[in-house]
Amino acid sequence: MATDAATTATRRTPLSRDRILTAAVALADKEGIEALSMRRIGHALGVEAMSLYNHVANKEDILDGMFDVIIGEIDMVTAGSDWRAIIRARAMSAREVLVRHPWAPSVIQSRTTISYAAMKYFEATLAVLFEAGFSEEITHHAIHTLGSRVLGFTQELFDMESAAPAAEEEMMNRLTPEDFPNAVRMLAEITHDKGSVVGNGCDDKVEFEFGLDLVLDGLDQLLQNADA
Amino acid sequence: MATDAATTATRRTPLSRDRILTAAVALADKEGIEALSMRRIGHALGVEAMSLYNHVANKEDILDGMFDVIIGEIDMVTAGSDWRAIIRARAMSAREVLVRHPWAPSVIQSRTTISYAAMKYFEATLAVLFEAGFSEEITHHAIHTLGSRVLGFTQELFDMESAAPAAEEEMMNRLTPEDFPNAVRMLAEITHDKGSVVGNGCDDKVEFEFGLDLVLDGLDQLLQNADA
DNA sequence: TGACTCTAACATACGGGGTAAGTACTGTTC
DNA sequence: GAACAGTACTTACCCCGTATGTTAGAGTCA
Repeated sequence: MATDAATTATRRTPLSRDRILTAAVALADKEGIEALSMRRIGHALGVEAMSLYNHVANKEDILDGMFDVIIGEIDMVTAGSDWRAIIRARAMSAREVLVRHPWAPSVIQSRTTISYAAMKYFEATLAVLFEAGFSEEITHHAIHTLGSRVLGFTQELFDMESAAPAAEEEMMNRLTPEDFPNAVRMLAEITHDKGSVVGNGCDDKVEFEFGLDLVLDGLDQLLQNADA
Repeated sequence: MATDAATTATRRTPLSRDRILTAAVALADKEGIEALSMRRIGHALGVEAMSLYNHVANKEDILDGMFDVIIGEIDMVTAGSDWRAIIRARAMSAREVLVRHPWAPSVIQSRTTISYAAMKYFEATLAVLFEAGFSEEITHHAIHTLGSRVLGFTQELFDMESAAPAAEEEMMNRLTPEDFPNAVRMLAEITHDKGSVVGNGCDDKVEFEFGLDLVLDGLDQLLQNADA
Protein backbone atom coordinates (compact mmCIF):
# COMPACT_ATOMS: atom_id res chain seq x y z
CA MET A 1 0.00 0.00 0.00
CA ALA A 2 1.00 3.58 -0.57
CA THR A 3 0.35 4.58 3.03
CA ASP A 4 2.41 1.66 4.27
CA ALA A 5 5.33 2.62 2.13
CA ALA A 6 5.01 6.23 3.24
CA THR A 7 4.92 5.45 6.96
CA THR A 8 7.79 3.04 6.61
CA ALA A 9 9.77 5.61 4.70
CA THR A 10 9.21 8.31 7.30
CA ARG A 11 9.82 5.96 10.21
CA ARG A 12 13.31 5.09 9.14
CA THR A 13 15.30 7.82 7.49
CA PRO A 14 18.05 5.88 5.84
CA LEU A 15 21.43 6.22 7.44
CA SER A 16 24.32 7.39 5.29
CA ARG A 17 27.94 8.32 5.59
CA ASP A 18 27.02 11.97 5.15
CA ARG A 19 24.40 11.94 7.88
CA ILE A 20 26.85 10.26 10.21
CA LEU A 21 29.60 12.80 9.52
CA THR A 22 27.23 15.72 9.95
CA ALA A 23 26.05 14.33 13.26
CA ALA A 24 29.62 13.68 14.37
CA VAL A 25 30.72 17.22 13.57
CA ALA A 26 27.71 18.66 15.36
CA LEU A 27 28.35 16.50 18.39
CA ALA A 28 32.05 17.43 18.53
CA ASP A 29 31.15 21.10 18.19
CA LYS A 30 28.65 20.94 21.02
CA GLU A 31 30.19 18.50 23.46
CA GLY A 32 33.86 18.40 22.60
CA ILE A 33 35.91 15.83 20.78
CA GLU A 34 36.39 13.68 23.85
CA ALA A 35 32.63 13.18 24.02
CA LEU A 36 32.58 11.78 20.51
CA SER A 37 31.87 8.08 20.79
CA MET A 38 30.22 5.64 18.44
CA ARG A 39 27.43 5.15 20.93
CA ARG A 40 26.75 8.87 21.20
CA ILE A 41 26.81 9.47 17.46
CA GLY A 42 24.38 6.60 17.10
CA HIS A 43 22.17 8.02 19.83
CA ALA A 44 22.09 11.40 18.07
CA LEU A 45 20.79 9.62 14.98
CA GLY A 46 18.35 7.40 16.87
CA VAL A 47 20.35 4.31 16.05
CA GLU A 48 22.58 1.78 17.77
CA ALA A 49 26.33 2.26 17.62
CA MET A 50 26.91 -0.82 15.53
CA SER A 51 24.57 0.36 12.78
CA LEU A 52 27.11 3.03 11.94
CA TYR A 53 29.51 0.33 10.77
CA ASN A 54 27.29 -0.27 7.75
CA HIS A 55 28.35 3.13 6.41
CA VAL A 56 31.75 3.84 7.88
CA ALA A 57 34.68 1.50 8.39
CA ASN A 58 35.40 2.48 11.97
CA LYS A 59 35.88 5.50 14.18
CA GLU A 60 39.09 6.49 12.42
CA ASP A 61 37.12 6.61 9.20
CA ILE A 62 34.67 9.00 10.84
CA LEU A 63 37.53 11.24 11.95
CA ASP A 64 38.94 11.17 8.42
CA GLY A 65 35.55 12.20 7.12
CA MET A 66 35.24 14.99 9.65
CA PHE A 67 38.54 16.36 8.41
CA ASP A 68 37.17 16.44 4.90
CA VAL A 69 34.05 18.24 6.08
CA ILE A 70 36.32 20.87 7.61
CA ILE A 71 38.39 21.26 4.47
CA GLY A 72 35.22 21.72 2.48
CA GLU A 73 34.19 24.64 4.64
CA ILE A 74 37.27 26.69 3.76
CA ASP A 75 36.49 29.41 1.27
CA MET A 76 39.03 28.90 -1.51
CA VAL A 77 39.17 32.47 -2.69
CA THR A 78 40.56 32.81 -6.24
CA ALA A 79 39.53 36.32 -7.17
CA GLY A 80 42.00 39.13 -6.65
CA SER A 81 44.96 40.60 -8.39
CA ASP A 82 47.82 39.68 -6.12
CA TRP A 83 48.85 36.45 -4.47
CA ARG A 84 49.08 38.12 -1.06
CA ALA A 85 45.40 39.01 -0.95
CA ILE A 86 44.35 35.53 -2.05
CA ILE A 87 46.56 33.68 0.39
CA ARG A 88 45.53 36.02 3.16
CA ALA A 89 41.83 35.56 2.49
CA ARG A 90 42.20 31.79 2.38
CA ALA A 91 44.15 31.74 5.61
CA MET A 92 41.57 33.92 7.31
CA SER A 93 38.80 31.64 6.12
CA ALA A 94 40.69 28.59 7.35
CA ARG A 95 41.07 30.30 10.69
CA GLU A 96 37.34 30.91 10.89
CA VAL A 97 36.65 27.27 10.19
CA LEU A 98 39.01 26.19 12.92
CA VAL A 99 37.41 28.63 15.32
CA ARG A 100 34.02 27.11 14.52
CA HIS A 101 35.41 23.64 15.13
CA PRO A 102 37.91 23.84 17.98
CA TRP A 103 38.45 20.09 17.94
CA ALA A 104 39.82 20.23 14.39
CA PRO A 105 43.54 20.72 15.09
CA SER A 106 43.77 17.70 17.34
CA VAL A 107 41.84 15.59 14.85
CA ILE A 108 44.01 16.77 11.99
CA GLN A 109 47.14 15.98 13.90
CA SER A 110 45.96 12.50 14.67
CA ARG A 111 45.35 11.60 10.99
CA THR A 112 47.99 9.34 9.50
CA THR A 113 46.89 9.80 5.92
CA ILE A 114 46.18 12.86 3.84
CA SER A 115 42.83 12.74 2.12
CA TYR A 116 42.23 13.66 -1.49
CA ALA A 117 40.37 16.78 -0.39
CA ALA A 118 43.30 17.91 1.73
CA MET A 119 45.71 17.30 -1.11
CA LYS A 120 43.54 19.40 -3.39
CA TYR A 121 43.61 22.23 -0.89
CA PHE A 122 47.38 21.93 -0.76
CA GLU A 123 47.58 21.95 -4.55
CA ALA A 124 45.37 25.01 -4.83
CA THR A 125 47.60 26.94 -2.47
CA LEU A 126 50.75 25.91 -4.32
CA ALA A 127 49.18 27.09 -7.56
CA VAL A 128 48.81 30.62 -6.21
CA LEU A 129 52.40 30.76 -5.00
CA PHE A 130 53.90 29.43 -8.22
CA GLU A 131 51.70 31.78 -10.22
CA ALA A 132 53.07 34.65 -8.15
CA GLY A 133 56.56 33.73 -9.21
CA PHE A 134 57.97 32.07 -6.13
CA SER A 135 60.74 29.56 -6.69
CA GLU A 136 60.23 25.90 -5.87
CA GLU A 137 62.35 26.26 -2.80
CA ILE A 138 60.63 29.31 -1.37
CA THR A 139 57.22 27.90 -2.21
CA HIS A 140 58.14 24.85 -0.25
CA HIS A 141 59.19 26.89 2.76
CA ALA A 142 56.11 29.07 2.43
CA ILE A 143 53.67 26.20 2.39
CA HIS A 144 55.20 24.81 5.55
CA THR A 145 55.18 28.14 7.31
CA LEU A 146 51.66 29.05 6.26
CA GLY A 147 50.32 25.62 7.07
CA SER A 148 51.76 25.60 10.52
CA ARG A 149 50.67 29.18 11.07
CA VAL A 150 47.05 28.33 10.31
CA LEU A 151 47.03 25.10 12.22
CA GLY A 152 49.11 26.32 15.10
CA PHE A 153 47.39 29.55 15.90
CA THR A 154 44.81 28.02 18.21
CA GLN A 155 47.47 26.22 20.12
CA GLU A 156 49.25 28.85 21.97
CA LEU A 157 51.32 28.01 24.96
CA PHE A 158 49.93 31.00 26.77
CA ASP A 159 46.26 30.88 26.09
CA MET A 160 44.42 32.18 29.08
CA GLU A 161 40.99 32.25 27.55
CA SER A 162 40.72 28.57 26.89
CA ALA A 163 40.93 27.93 30.61
CA ALA A 164 37.86 27.19 32.66
CA PRO A 165 36.58 30.26 34.55
CA ALA A 166 37.55 28.81 37.93
CA ALA A 167 41.03 27.93 36.71
CA GLU A 168 41.42 31.36 35.18
CA GLU A 169 40.54 32.97 38.48
CA GLU A 170 43.14 30.89 40.22
CA MET A 171 45.76 31.83 37.64
CA MET A 172 45.03 35.49 38.01
CA ASN A 173 45.55 35.17 41.75
CA ARG A 174 48.97 33.68 41.22
CA LEU A 175 49.91 36.48 38.84
CA THR A 176 51.44 38.71 41.46
CA PRO A 177 53.67 41.63 40.44
CA GLU A 178 56.50 40.16 42.51
CA ASP A 179 56.51 36.79 40.79
CA PHE A 180 55.41 37.91 37.35
CA PRO A 181 56.26 41.57 36.81
CA ASN A 182 56.37 41.34 33.02
CA ALA A 183 53.20 39.35 32.67
CA VAL A 184 51.37 41.81 34.88
CA ARG A 185 52.75 44.71 32.88
CA MET A 186 51.57 43.20 29.63
CA LEU A 187 48.16 42.15 30.88
CA ALA A 188 47.55 45.60 32.31
CA GLU A 189 48.03 47.08 28.88
CA ILE A 190 45.80 44.53 27.16
CA THR A 191 42.85 44.69 29.53
CA HIS A 192 43.19 48.45 29.45
CA ASP A 193 42.76 49.17 25.77
CA LYS A 194 40.53 46.27 24.77
CA GLY A 195 37.29 47.21 26.43
CA SER A 196 35.25 45.88 23.56
CA VAL A 197 36.40 42.31 23.89
CA VAL A 198 34.53 40.10 26.29
CA GLY A 199 36.47 38.98 29.31
CA ASN A 200 40.06 39.98 29.65
CA GLY A 201 41.11 37.96 26.68
CA CYS A 202 42.89 38.93 23.53
CA ASP A 203 41.27 39.36 20.16
CA ASP A 204 42.25 36.11 18.48
CA LYS A 205 41.58 37.44 15.05
CA VAL A 206 43.88 40.41 15.52
CA GLU A 207 46.62 38.17 16.88
CA PHE A 208 46.27 35.81 13.99
CA GLU A 209 46.44 38.63 11.47
CA PHE A 210 49.52 40.04 13.11
CA GLY A 211 51.46 36.81 12.75
CA LEU A 212 50.07 36.12 9.31
CA ASP A 213 51.07 39.54 8.02
CA LEU A 214 54.53 39.14 9.48
CA VAL A 215 54.90 35.96 7.45
CA LEU A 216 53.36 37.44 4.31
CA ASP A 217 55.58 40.51 4.55
CA GLY A 218 58.62 38.29 4.85
CA LEU A 219 57.61 36.21 1.85
CA ASP A 220 56.91 39.32 -0.19
CA GLN A 221 60.37 40.60 0.63
CA LEU A 222 61.90 37.36 -0.60
CA LEU A 223 59.92 37.63 -3.80
CA GLN A 224 61.08 41.21 -4.40
CA ASN A 225 64.71 40.28 -3.78
CA ALA A 226 64.51 37.36 -6.16
CA ASP A 227 63.02 39.53 -8.90
CA ALA A 228 65.63 42.22 -8.46
CA MET B 1 66.62 -8.15 61.27
CA ALA B 2 69.07 -6.28 59.08
CA THR B 3 68.73 -8.71 56.21
CA ASP B 4 64.96 -8.49 56.36
CA ALA B 5 65.02 -4.73 56.19
CA ALA B 6 67.48 -4.84 53.31
CA THR B 7 65.47 -7.27 51.24
CA THR B 8 62.30 -5.37 51.96
CA ALA B 9 63.96 -2.13 50.96
CA THR B 10 65.24 -3.50 47.67
CA ARG B 11 62.00 -5.30 46.91
CA ARG B 12 59.89 -2.18 46.92
CA THR B 13 61.42 1.02 45.62
CA PRO B 14 59.05 3.65 46.92
CA LEU B 15 56.76 5.14 44.33
CA SER B 16 56.72 8.90 43.90
CA ARG B 17 55.16 11.53 41.71
CA ASP B 18 58.50 12.04 39.97
CA ARG B 19 59.01 8.38 39.21
CA ILE B 20 55.49 8.18 37.82
CA LEU B 21 55.98 11.21 35.58
CA THR B 22 59.31 9.92 34.32
CA ALA B 23 57.78 6.56 33.50
CA ALA B 24 54.80 8.23 31.82
CA VAL B 25 57.02 10.40 29.63
CA ALA B 26 59.16 7.41 28.68
CA LEU B 27 56.10 5.36 27.85
CA ALA B 28 54.56 8.13 25.73
CA ASP B 29 57.86 8.60 23.91
CA LYS B 30 58.18 4.92 23.14
CA GLU B 31 54.61 3.82 22.51
CA GLY B 32 52.70 6.98 21.73
CA ILE B 33 50.32 9.01 23.78
CA GLU B 34 47.34 6.81 22.97
CA ALA B 35 49.12 3.89 24.67
CA LEU B 36 49.44 5.85 27.88
CA SER B 37 47.09 4.26 30.37
CA MET B 38 47.15 4.05 34.14
CA ARG B 39 47.49 0.29 33.87
CA ARG B 40 50.47 0.53 31.56
CA ILE B 41 52.25 3.17 33.60
CA GLY B 42 51.74 0.98 36.63
CA HIS B 43 53.03 -2.03 34.75
CA ALA B 44 56.18 -0.14 33.76
CA LEU B 45 56.80 0.56 37.42
CA GLY B 46 55.93 -2.95 38.57
CA VAL B 47 52.84 -1.73 40.33
CA GLU B 48 49.08 -1.89 39.98
CA ALA B 49 47.26 1.00 38.34
CA MET B 50 45.47 2.03 41.50
CA SER B 51 48.70 2.46 43.42
CA LEU B 52 49.48 5.45 41.28
CA TYR B 53 46.58 7.30 42.86
CA ASN B 54 48.55 7.54 46.08
CA HIS B 55 50.87 10.02 44.38
CA VAL B 56 48.85 11.66 41.64
CA ALA B 57 45.26 12.85 41.68
CA ASN B 58 44.24 11.23 38.42
CA LYS B 59 45.33 10.84 34.82
CA GLU B 60 44.81 14.53 34.09
CA ASP B 61 47.23 15.28 36.89
CA ILE B 62 49.79 13.03 35.23
CA LEU B 63 49.32 14.88 31.94
CA ASP B 64 49.75 18.19 33.75
CA GLY B 65 52.95 16.87 35.25
CA MET B 66 54.22 15.66 31.90
CA PHE B 67 53.74 19.16 30.55
CA ASP B 68 55.92 20.49 33.35
CA VAL B 69 58.58 17.92 32.60
CA ILE B 70 58.60 19.16 29.02
CA ILE B 71 58.85 22.79 30.05
CA GLY B 72 61.76 21.92 32.29
CA GLU B 73 63.67 20.45 29.37
CA ILE B 74 63.70 23.72 27.44
CA ASP B 75 67.07 25.42 27.63
CA MET B 76 66.27 28.94 28.84
CA VAL B 77 69.23 30.67 27.26
CA THR B 78 69.97 34.03 28.83
CA ALA B 79 73.47 34.76 27.58
CA GLY B 80 73.89 36.89 24.49
CA SER B 81 73.87 40.50 23.59
CA ASP B 82 70.69 40.85 21.58
CA TRP B 83 67.15 39.74 22.17
CA ARG B 84 66.94 38.10 18.76
CA ALA B 85 69.68 35.57 19.50
CA ILE B 86 68.18 34.72 22.88
CA ILE B 87 64.65 34.27 21.62
CA ARG B 88 65.88 32.30 18.66
CA ALA B 89 67.95 29.95 20.82
CA ARG B 90 65.06 29.38 23.19
CA ALA B 91 62.68 28.67 20.35
CA MET B 92 65.12 26.24 18.79
CA SER B 93 65.51 24.47 22.11
CA ALA B 94 61.76 24.30 22.54
CA ARG B 95 61.50 22.80 19.09
CA GLU B 96 64.03 20.15 19.97
CA VAL B 97 62.08 19.23 23.07
CA LEU B 98 58.90 18.89 21.06
CA VAL B 99 60.69 16.75 18.51
CA ARG B 100 61.89 14.48 21.31
CA HIS B 101 58.34 14.24 22.63
CA PRO B 102 55.97 14.20 19.67
CA TRP B 103 52.96 13.72 21.93
CA ALA B 104 53.57 17.08 23.63
CA PRO B 105 51.50 19.39 21.43
CA SER B 106 48.34 17.35 21.81
CA VAL B 107 48.87 17.10 25.56
CA ILE B 108 49.52 20.82 25.83
CA GLN B 109 46.42 21.61 23.89
CA SER B 110 44.30 19.43 26.10
CA ARG B 111 45.38 21.19 29.31
CA THR B 112 42.78 23.52 30.75
CA THR B 113 45.08 25.19 33.23
CA ILE B 114 48.49 26.77 32.91
CA SER B 115 50.97 25.46 35.42
CA TYR B 116 53.33 27.60 37.44
CA ALA B 117 56.26 26.28 35.41
CA ALA B 118 54.60 27.29 32.16
CA MET B 119 53.82 30.74 33.52
CA LYS B 120 57.45 31.15 34.50
CA TYR B 121 58.54 30.24 31.00
CA PHE B 122 56.10 32.80 29.67
CA GLU B 123 57.40 35.41 32.09
CA ALA B 124 61.02 34.74 31.14
CA THR B 125 60.24 35.28 27.49
CA LEU B 126 58.37 38.50 28.16
CA ALA B 127 61.36 39.75 30.14
CA VAL B 128 63.62 39.47 27.11
CA LEU B 129 61.18 41.29 24.86
CA PHE B 130 60.57 44.15 27.28
CA GLU B 131 64.29 44.42 27.91
CA ALA B 132 64.80 44.75 24.17
CA GLY B 133 62.53 47.74 24.15
CA PHE B 134 59.35 46.34 22.64
CA SER B 135 56.15 48.10 23.57
CA GLU B 136 53.47 46.33 25.60
CA GLU B 137 51.34 45.94 22.54
CA ILE B 138 54.01 44.51 20.26
CA THR B 139 55.28 42.28 23.03
CA HIS B 140 51.80 40.93 23.37
CA HIS B 141 51.54 40.21 19.66
CA ALA B 142 55.02 38.74 19.63
CA ILE B 143 54.37 36.32 22.45
CA HIS B 144 51.29 35.04 20.68
CA THR B 145 53.05 34.67 17.37
CA LEU B 146 56.13 33.03 18.81
CA GLY B 147 54.12 30.70 21.00
CA SER B 148 51.97 29.49 18.18
CA ARG B 149 54.99 29.20 15.91
CA VAL B 150 56.76 26.89 18.34
CA LEU B 151 53.71 24.85 19.17
CA GLY B 152 52.30 24.79 15.69
CA PHE B 153 55.33 23.79 13.71
CA THR B 154 54.85 20.07 14.16
CA GLN B 155 51.29 20.31 13.08
CA GLU B 156 51.44 21.03 9.46
CA LEU B 157 48.49 20.40 7.27
CA PHE B 158 50.75 18.92 4.64
CA ASP B 159 53.02 16.65 6.54
CA MET B 160 53.88 13.68 4.42
CA GLU B 161 56.51 12.20 6.66
CA SER B 162 54.25 11.50 9.58
CA ALA B 163 52.26 9.12 7.45
CA ALA B 164 52.72 5.39 7.71
CA PRO B 165 54.93 3.98 4.93
CA ALA B 166 52.03 2.18 3.27
CA ALA B 167 49.85 5.28 3.36
CA GLU B 168 52.68 7.38 2.00
CA GLU B 169 53.09 4.99 -0.88
CA GLU B 170 49.41 5.27 -1.66
CA MET B 171 49.57 9.07 -1.54
CA MET B 172 52.51 9.18 -3.90
CA ASN B 173 50.54 7.07 -6.35
CA ARG B 174 47.70 9.54 -6.31
CA LEU B 175 50.11 12.41 -6.90
CA THR B 176 49.83 12.34 -10.68
CA PRO B 177 51.05 15.33 -12.70
CA GLU B 178 47.55 15.70 -14.18
CA ASP B 179 45.77 16.02 -10.85
CA PHE B 180 48.53 17.70 -8.90
CA PRO B 181 50.90 19.54 -11.23
CA ASN B 182 52.11 22.00 -8.62
CA ALA B 183 52.63 19.45 -5.91
CA VAL B 184 54.62 17.29 -8.29
CA ARG B 185 56.67 20.29 -9.36
CA MET B 186 57.52 21.16 -5.79
CA LEU B 187 58.25 17.63 -4.65
CA ALA B 188 60.55 17.07 -7.61
CA GLU B 189 62.65 20.00 -6.48
CA ILE B 190 62.75 18.89 -2.86
CA THR B 191 63.66 15.26 -3.40
CA HIS B 192 66.22 16.44 -5.91
CA ASP B 193 68.37 18.68 -3.77
CA LYS B 194 67.95 17.01 -0.40
CA GLY B 195 69.86 13.80 -0.86
CA SER B 196 71.14 13.87 2.68
CA VAL B 197 67.76 13.65 4.32
CA VAL B 198 66.28 10.23 4.90
CA GLY B 199 63.20 9.42 2.87
CA ASN B 200 61.74 12.05 0.63
CA GLY B 201 60.87 14.27 3.55
CA CYS B 202 61.79 17.82 4.32
CA ASP B 203 64.31 18.93 6.87
CA ASP B 204 62.08 19.97 9.73
CA LYS B 205 64.73 22.04 11.38
CA VAL B 206 65.34 24.10 8.25
CA GLU B 207 61.62 24.66 7.78
CA PHE B 208 61.22 25.72 11.37
CA GLU B 209 64.12 28.14 11.13
CA PHE B 210 62.72 29.64 7.96
CA GLY B 211 59.41 30.51 9.56
CA LEU B 212 61.01 31.58 12.80
CA ASP B 213 63.40 33.96 11.07
CA LEU B 214 60.56 35.41 9.05
CA VAL B 215 58.81 36.23 12.32
CA LEU B 216 61.96 37.52 14.03
CA ASP B 217 62.81 39.70 11.03
CA GLY B 218 59.35 41.19 11.12
CA LEU B 219 59.54 41.89 14.82
CA ASP B 220 62.96 43.44 14.43
CA GLN B 221 61.58 45.71 11.74
CA LEU B 222 58.82 46.85 14.07
CA LEU B 223 61.37 47.58 16.76
CA GLN B 224 63.53 49.64 14.40
CA ASN B 225 60.53 51.65 13.21
CA ALA B 226 59.42 52.36 16.76
CA ASP B 227 62.88 53.58 17.74
CA ALA B 228 63.18 55.85 14.70
C1' DT C 1 0.64 -16.11 -1.92
C1' DG C 2 4.75 -18.06 -0.40
C1' DA C 3 9.72 -18.87 -0.51
C1' DC C 4 14.23 -16.88 -1.10
C1' DT C 5 17.67 -13.46 -0.79
C1' DC C 6 19.66 -9.06 0.37
C1' DT C 7 20.28 -5.39 3.38
C1' DA C 8 20.47 -2.71 7.35
C1' DA C 9 19.52 -2.49 11.90
C1' DC C 10 19.75 -4.64 16.50
C1' DA C 11 21.80 -7.52 20.41
C1' DT C 12 25.39 -9.66 22.72
C1' DA C 13 29.98 -9.98 24.22
C1' DC C 14 35.05 -9.12 24.75
C1' DG C 15 38.99 -6.72 26.15
C1' DG C 16 40.60 -2.46 27.72
C1' DG C 17 40.03 2.22 29.64
C1' DG C 18 39.64 5.51 34.30
C1' DT C 19 38.69 5.33 38.88
C1' DA C 20 35.61 4.76 43.41
C1' DA C 21 35.60 1.97 47.34
C1' DG C 22 37.19 -1.49 50.25
C1' DT C 23 41.11 -4.54 51.92
C1' DA C 24 45.70 -6.06 53.34
C1' DC C 25 50.25 -5.48 54.35
C1' DT C 26 54.44 -2.93 56.15
C1' DG C 27 57.01 -0.02 59.12
C1' DT C 28 56.87 3.17 63.09
C1' DT C 29 55.87 4.63 67.62
C1' DC C 30 54.57 3.84 72.12
C1' DG D 1 52.55 -6.42 71.67
C1' DA D 2 49.06 -2.60 70.21
C1' DA D 3 47.68 1.12 67.73
C1' DC D 4 48.57 3.88 63.82
C1' DA D 5 49.57 5.72 59.27
C1' DG D 6 51.08 4.83 54.73
C1' DT D 7 51.08 2.54 50.68
C1' DA D 8 49.98 -1.09 47.67
C1' DC D 9 46.53 -4.52 46.09
C1' DT D 10 41.67 -6.20 44.86
C1' DT D 11 37.28 -5.77 43.32
C1' DA D 12 33.81 -3.60 40.85
C1' DC D 13 31.42 -0.10 37.95
C1' DC D 14 30.54 2.09 33.79
C1' DC D 15 32.21 3.66 29.28
C1' DC D 16 34.84 2.77 25.15
C1' DG D 17 35.58 0.49 20.17
C1' DT D 18 34.22 -3.25 17.71
C1' DA D 19 33.90 -8.66 16.34
C1' DT D 20 30.33 -11.66 15.86
C1' DG D 21 25.73 -13.39 15.48
C1' DT D 22 20.69 -12.52 14.92
C1' DT D 23 16.51 -10.48 13.20
C1' DA D 24 13.18 -7.61 10.68
C1' DG D 25 11.83 -5.70 6.63
C1' DA D 26 12.00 -4.99 1.38
C1' DG D 27 12.48 -6.78 -3.26
C1' DT D 28 12.19 -10.57 -6.46
C1' DC D 29 10.38 -14.39 -8.65
C1' DA D 30 7.42 -18.63 -9.02
